[in-house]
Amino acid sequence: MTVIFSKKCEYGMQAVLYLAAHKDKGVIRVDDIAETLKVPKEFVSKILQSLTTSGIVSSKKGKFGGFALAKDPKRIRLIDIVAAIDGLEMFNSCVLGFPNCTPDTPCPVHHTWGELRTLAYNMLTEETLDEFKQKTINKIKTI
Amino acid sequence: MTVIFSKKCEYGMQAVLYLAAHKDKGVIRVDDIAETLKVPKEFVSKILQSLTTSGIVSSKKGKFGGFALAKDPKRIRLIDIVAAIDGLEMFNSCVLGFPNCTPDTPCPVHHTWGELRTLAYNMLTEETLDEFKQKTINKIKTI
DNA sequence: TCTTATTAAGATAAATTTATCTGAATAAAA
DNA sequence: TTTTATTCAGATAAATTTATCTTAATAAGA
Repeated sequence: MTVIFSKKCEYGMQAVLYLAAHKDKGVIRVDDIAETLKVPKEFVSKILQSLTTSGIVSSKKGKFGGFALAKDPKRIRLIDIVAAIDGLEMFNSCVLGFPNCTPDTPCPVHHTWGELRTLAYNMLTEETLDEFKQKTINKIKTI
Repeated sequence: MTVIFSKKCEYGMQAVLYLAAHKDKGVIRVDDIAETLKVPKEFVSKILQSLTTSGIVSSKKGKFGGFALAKDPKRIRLIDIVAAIDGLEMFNSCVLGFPNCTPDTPCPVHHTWGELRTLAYNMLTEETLDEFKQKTINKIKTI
């Protein structure tokens, strides 16, 4: 089991944080990303391809090609990657899996889970990739 | 994607809440549980079998057989079902999927996620199945 | 004892997620 | 133009999760 997000989404967030942390270096090869993050190369490549379609990253083919962020890291948030890969459905679903869990027809933990979801949403929304830059660099060193 | 827990775990929690809400009725047939909760019968049966091994539910074979809680619903919490089915690993893992995410080697959202996990843990720990009884009955009516 | 209704158990199948492989397209530079 | 290094795209494979099927074991009651 992944914690909350699919592996695809986890790798996507990691890769995008990596790109933000290495923005100054121009385009980055998938090999570098995959080796540093210790994630499967072809898989992360596929994920970055799809994020290209979403307009979050850009790619350059051919020799000295690679991936880079498609926009200013001050304008990208982790929630954007989640929205593009896993979707935002989890922010509207019951943690116990009950159908139609609403304020009118709540599950036993509806209220608490609602608050938790809001906090999780904020965690992914309040800071930008740029603001995570130094923390990302520090973390990457330890992998 | 499930929200946090596997379908197995979601169904397990739902079924156990159901048993607690119908404690007075003695053993409950899987058919009743599956039909009411609108979950696959054979699947929920398997899950209840495994919870029997964990000592959370008991079963009675043969005609007029079925499942029941193995102990007082005042002594069962949702976390027990999570622990038995999905395990407690998620309360110790990085939400971004980084390896070795600790206070010394934190990911960019380490601190926030830590607080969130604690709240989620509390949500599953503070109340017992017995305390959820009325809320469960209300919810089940609306499925 | 026989019939019936139930869980138990094991096998299998279907669906989804994760990962890999292969060849094409592209672009830089020799 | 050829070589080289890269992403792109599509096919496939492996692993895991979810779901179903089939038969056995059990127990109640006729």
